[in-house]
Amino acid sequence: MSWKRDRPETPRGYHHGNLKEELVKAALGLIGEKGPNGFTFAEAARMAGVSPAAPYRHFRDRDELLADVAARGFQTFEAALSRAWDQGRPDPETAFHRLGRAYLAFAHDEPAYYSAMFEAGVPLDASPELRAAADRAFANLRQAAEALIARLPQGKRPPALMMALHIWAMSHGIAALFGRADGGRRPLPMSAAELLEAGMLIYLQGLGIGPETAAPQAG
Amino acid sequence: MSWKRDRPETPRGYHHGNLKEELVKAALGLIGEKGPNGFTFAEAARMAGVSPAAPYRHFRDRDELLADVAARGFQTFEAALSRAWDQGRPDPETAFHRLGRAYLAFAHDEPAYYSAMFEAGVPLDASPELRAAADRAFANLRQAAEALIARLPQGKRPPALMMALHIWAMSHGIAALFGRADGGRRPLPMSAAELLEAGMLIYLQGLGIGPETAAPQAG
DNA sequence: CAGCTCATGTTAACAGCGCTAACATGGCGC
DNA sequence: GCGCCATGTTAGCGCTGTTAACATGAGCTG
Repeated sequence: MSWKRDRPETPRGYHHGNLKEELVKAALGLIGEKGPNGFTFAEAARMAGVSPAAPYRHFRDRDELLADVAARGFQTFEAALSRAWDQGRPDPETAFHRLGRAYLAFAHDEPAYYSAMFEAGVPLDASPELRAAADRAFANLRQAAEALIARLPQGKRPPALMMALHIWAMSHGIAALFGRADGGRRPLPMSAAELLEAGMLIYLQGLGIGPETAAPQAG
Repeated sequence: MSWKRDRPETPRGYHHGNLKEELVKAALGLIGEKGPNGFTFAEAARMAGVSPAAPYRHFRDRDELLADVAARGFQTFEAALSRAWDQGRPDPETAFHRLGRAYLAFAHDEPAYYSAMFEAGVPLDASPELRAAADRAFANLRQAAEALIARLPQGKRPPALMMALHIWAMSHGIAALFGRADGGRRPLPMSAAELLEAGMLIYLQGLGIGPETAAPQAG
């Protein structure tokens, strides 16, 4: 039985006891190593020390495991964004920039999660938990947008949803194109974080939020 | 021989004559239908009416076909962007917005190409042609950035590369998150094109390029 | 504690995939 | 007309996802 671990770290009997968790961890590791396509149901089972058919007791198919990983990714993503935003303390601008850095930090530090969430082709409604976690993550961006908009005079307020979408799009665009651990698809003269920071400063300036007479060049 | 077409549209002998082209077309169709992961070397061969091993006479492996599709995608992408930019005529602002619409139009109208280019995980240096085509496509964005920057007074000019990266990031972010033919990952109250247009207007406003501050340009 | 149940594991099997080696065909240059 | 070799085919390897049939034993029930 070549699939058995040669020296089981945690000897077990017929039943594993914690297989679902271990499969998710194995999947996360494999996605991190070889990308969401290289990830294999069979290999995850092998890493967990069970037969190739065992995972089917916990996930309908490979896609459901992927969706589970993505959902967990959105949950920790949401936690990170929420912690960074910290309800806009001490002031919305400071908290907002912290939020942007947290976004990129997540993409950089958790490439496996980010991959499962945005590159594996998992549809957002693969499961209610996934959808809910993604919505909660996005809610942080929207909340930040609202707090910043509140500083504008009544007549000049853009729709908060639109602004949140812009923030998300630029963050995701930078993360996807330049922000991965491998340096991204193209070498850059500046870091992804700096790029996002500068882009967001310009965008906010365009809305009328920000240092009044600041030059567009960000430092 | 079940892989043979029941009624070959173009009857052929032992040799196909145009297999490489037909494989690329088949791959493009399959990627469009089932995404870059669903695409299969064997099925492309089936569609072309040849045996599953025939494609290996034209591509080292599956990844090389994918890279070829991506390279062709970047070539037609570059052509579309170049046509839209049209050397900045009649004026950079007009041409720039045309460029943005062309970007989204490509992502929307050629989902198979866009998928192969940005979602299939093909590394940009998979082939020199790929890298070159991608660079030429990006050069259009950079050229547009430079033309717009030239309208700013000397002291307030951001780096053109940075600006081009911001444009690319926002375009790609919107295309990836909301701009696909299936409506994207999330229903929106506005179209992707409108979202990008608004985002770019705000961004340009932040740089000091906008309706109000447009400097009369002697030309 | 005996016994039953059923969640969770295993084995065996199928079809399909990427890929390779060995062989077949026939278009084209000599 | 002949032979080379690009291009096709066949057969087969090991892998994958997935299912069906069977095995185990943890935990409830009496």
